[in-house]
Amino acid sequence: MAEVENLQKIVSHCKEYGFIFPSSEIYDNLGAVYDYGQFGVELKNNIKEYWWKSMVQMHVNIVGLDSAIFMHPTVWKASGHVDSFSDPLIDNKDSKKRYRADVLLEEKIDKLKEKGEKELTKKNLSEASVEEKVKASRDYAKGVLLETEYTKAAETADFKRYKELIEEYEIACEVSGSKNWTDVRQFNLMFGTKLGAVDEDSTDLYLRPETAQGIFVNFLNVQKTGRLKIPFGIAQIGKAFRNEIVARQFIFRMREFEQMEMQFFVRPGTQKEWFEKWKQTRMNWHLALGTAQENLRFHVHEKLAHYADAAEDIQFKFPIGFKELEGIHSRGDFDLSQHQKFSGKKLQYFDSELNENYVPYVIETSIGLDRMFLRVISESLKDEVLENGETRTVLNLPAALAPIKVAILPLVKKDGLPEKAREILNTLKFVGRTFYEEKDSIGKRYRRMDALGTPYCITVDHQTLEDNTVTIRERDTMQQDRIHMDEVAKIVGSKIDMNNLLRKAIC
RNA sequence: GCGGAAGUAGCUCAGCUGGUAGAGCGACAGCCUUCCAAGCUGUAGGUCGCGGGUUCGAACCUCGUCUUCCGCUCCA
Repeated sequence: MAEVENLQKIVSHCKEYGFIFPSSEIYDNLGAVYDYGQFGVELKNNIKEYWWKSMVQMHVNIVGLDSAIFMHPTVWKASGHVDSFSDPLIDNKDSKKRYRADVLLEEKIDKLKEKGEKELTKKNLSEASVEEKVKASRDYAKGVLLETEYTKAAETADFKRYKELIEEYEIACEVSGSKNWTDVRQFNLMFGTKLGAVDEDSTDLYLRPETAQGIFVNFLNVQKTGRLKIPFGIAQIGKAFRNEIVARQFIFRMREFEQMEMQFFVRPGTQKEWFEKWKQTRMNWHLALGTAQENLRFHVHEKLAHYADAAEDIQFKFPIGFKELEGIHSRGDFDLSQHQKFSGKKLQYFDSELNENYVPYVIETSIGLDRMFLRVISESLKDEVLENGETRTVLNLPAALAPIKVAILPLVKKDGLPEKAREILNTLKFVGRTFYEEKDSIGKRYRRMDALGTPYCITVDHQTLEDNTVTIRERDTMQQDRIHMDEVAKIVGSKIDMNNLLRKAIC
């Protein structure tokens, strides 16, 4: 069994079989944006259902939410996105290396000061006041001057001045040694838009770069109206937007993407054990799909984000290598505290056991739905060599996730077989998404269904007209059985039941 | 954003030193009536990514632009 490892094959398969199309394709595509086709949307919805049921339905203390994409602009100041989600970048024209202009300047300041300090130590002035140091060391003086200038420029985000400073202080590229720089450009990773009809009166808004903040700002609404007691969680599935400088690798990194996030609120001090618990719970969820353990791993963040006190990723072995699929973060009380500060509203929980008020700590599980989709496709798509030497392309999706659950195929399109097949089809509509096809040879239709990941095909032949039995053909084994048509719903129904996955995930 | 490569039918691609496009598969209709991509007949589908330039004439040469892939960069 040869695994299809090439991402390109996955892209082609997704397009050819109606899973994913490039956005606005007839206009030459919109970069890094993709549309889900007729079968893609079914698979995606099934993944959502699997997540939602395992998180919300299976946990009495977790509730759902669907917050708006637009949020008050101050939300993003409080969350830290306005400040840390935009970088002033500068390129060296000779080496083509890109640097963060602020980092270059800060490093220069440190270098100058360090050099100065060495000189001062020789002169026994290391304990002297700044003023004396400035007088005694030229390098130190330059460092202090640059620091002052840089701080001033940073306050007004004056990027022109950044470049001037880089030139004045002769900062060179580490690689090329050249001082041939482009202008400083600001890359804001948040998409901006306007609210209001008239430009002058309009408010600047951002499209949310993550769904989490919608949960945090609704923390009290949900907690109070749901009369929820800590520990409890709020889960949400929704779109998020990031203006990635380089967005590539198919649906792995898109500008518009969908997240499935859950924020779990806990008593401060208990975050470590909840972090561990959610790590395991989430890993089980992934393993329940039948993925080999060696294709999944935890990855510890070396550099923690500004809010986190612990962070690990669940990585999956994509065709492009081990990459982040889901993040599990211990966010402390950072978000709620920030919103408390910026909104002036108390975002606290009264713990009747401890008889005290506190800002809860948060454990976040955040998974990219599109990445999950890519993962499911990439581990399911196979070029299988059959006993007779032929190959077939098969998408052996977990049955509960398959876009089409069962196909009804009359062996030939005459002698009343189509009519009989449609009659059976109508009864199966209540079981799951069905598919009907009477064109082409039966073998060809089986293969087509294999490529779509349909777990069962039901074939209606002449014998069906006599005794109401049909052939049921299973996707993975290609095994065929003759059963009574009334049994089909039961057999298919039990195989495609989402509970099969949920039972494995919750253990 | 930089460097490299590529863009021709739904897909995979061919198209020579410039003479306005082909194959295989696929799709659609019909015949055959058939349990693992069978066969036969017919049909549709391309201003060769887009826009300039050179030329009597451009899919081919040239410039620009867009998109995709690889590498760098970036990555809460």
